[in-house]
Amino acid sequence: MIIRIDELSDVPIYQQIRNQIVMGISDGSLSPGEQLPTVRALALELGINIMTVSKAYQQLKLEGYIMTNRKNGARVRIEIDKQKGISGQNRTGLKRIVSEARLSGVTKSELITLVEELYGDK
Amino acid sequence: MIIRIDELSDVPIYQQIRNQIVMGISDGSLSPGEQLPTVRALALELGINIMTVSKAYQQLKLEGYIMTNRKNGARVRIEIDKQKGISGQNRTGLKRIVSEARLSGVTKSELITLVEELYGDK
Amino acid sequence: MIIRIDELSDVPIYQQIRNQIVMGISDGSLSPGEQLPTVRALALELGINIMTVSKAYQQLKLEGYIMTNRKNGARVRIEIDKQKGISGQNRTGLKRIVSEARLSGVTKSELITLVEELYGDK
Amino acid sequence: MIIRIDELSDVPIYQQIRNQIVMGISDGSLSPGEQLPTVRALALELGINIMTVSKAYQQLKLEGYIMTNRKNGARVRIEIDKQKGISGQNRTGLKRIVSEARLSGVTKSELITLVEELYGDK
DNA sequence: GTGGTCTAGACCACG
DNA sequence: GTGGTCTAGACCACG
Repeated sequence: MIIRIDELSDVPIYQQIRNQIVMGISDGSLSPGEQLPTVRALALELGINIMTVSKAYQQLKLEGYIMTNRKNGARVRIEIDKQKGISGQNRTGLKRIVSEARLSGVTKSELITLVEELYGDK
Repeated sequence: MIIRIDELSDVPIYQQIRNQIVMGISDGSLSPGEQLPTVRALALELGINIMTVSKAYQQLKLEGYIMTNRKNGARVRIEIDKQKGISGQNRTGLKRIVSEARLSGVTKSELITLVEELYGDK
Repeated sequence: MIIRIDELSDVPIYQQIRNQIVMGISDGSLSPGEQLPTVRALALELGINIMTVSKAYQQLKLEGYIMTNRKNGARVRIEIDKQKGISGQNRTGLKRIVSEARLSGVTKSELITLVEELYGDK
Repeated sequence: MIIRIDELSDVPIYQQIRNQIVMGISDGSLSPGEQLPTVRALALELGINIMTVSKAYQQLKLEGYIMTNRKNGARVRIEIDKQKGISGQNRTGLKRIVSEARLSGVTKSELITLVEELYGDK
């Protein structure tokens, strides 16, 4: 799985890493139990500070997406809690995006098609 | 139309104002041509600085959602450009939210129902 | 000659009037000696304050484009001073516009063609 | 690259900074990828407030001329979008300047020579 | 150290 | 009265 930093983005780098790993887990690029690169290796690969990668991993651990231990480094969690439903923040974010898309001339069916594509087959 | 600031949010206050006005325009709480509160009135009402409201209005103006005018204050633009389509940023944000919702156990049909609700009837 | 106010513009209304009259004189829509509408009539026609039109006329008079007297109202000046050359402000403004056009991919010959068009036949 | 503020100008300070940086990029005084002074350094150098410089940088960022970054400060963007063409506002501004130049006795060929000079060699 | 946000207070031109 | 600009000073997250 390849992580790309968009240096033009306002999204902090550690968030970009966190987001791409979450998306990787969701779309299957990262399998349950799969080993993630070490903090050091990923920082080197991306040419960024170790602290930045570490912050991303800490957040992923807190959110229950990955688990870490000294022996094996970081791995994708086997059992991700599927009972949480959509978070309040994401609901608000979704509402904003839907509103803006609507005002930009995107029709309801176009938007739904896009969501279906992004969701994937399962 | 009532604007509420979430002081605990990471989203800057001026962005929260901007977002709520955009959502208000999209869902019809704010009609084309409708007068917005003056920067001073809104700042007083929300207990925040004039500059903060002003920054929100300036962004809305730049984005083409409102027009400002020394005589009339700020008003919702009559003709909002409907040809823009979904922005790259919003597409990326949507992808992230869909991924997270999916990992949180939201089914595809639940998500589509939510998007339909948020989009509204038209 | 028809004057149109762009209420979306940041250019003050009195400046918009002043600019359109200058452009009208330059392109021949307004002839030397031609009578301009009275301040009152133009304000009524445009639905704006009398003071605003008055300010435009005062500036035009100061700049030597029109002359006013109580009997005849305002007229385009017969002899406009053709020895002034381009003003410092306009030179700076032109430099900015040329720079931006260049960075926006407008070629030198496209820009010159545009200037020739705007200048007209004479 | 040296930035000079004209305190007598009607153009807001933040716009003057923005304009001079755009012109610097266009004429090659600022190269793609080049580091700009930090907001603090430029504010100190010009004897103005940090917020004023910050506003200029934010506008340049929004317009796609520069990118900002907590690590590296602000830099000239490597790839500036060359597909935009001349903006409506600049077209209007150019028309006004051409009209005024014409009325001030500047001939068509003089004006074109000036535009060619301002555009530069490429 | 960097840009980003926010405040309190002030002054300005436009209309 | 309105939005727009500017200041001095402060705090913050990112890295």
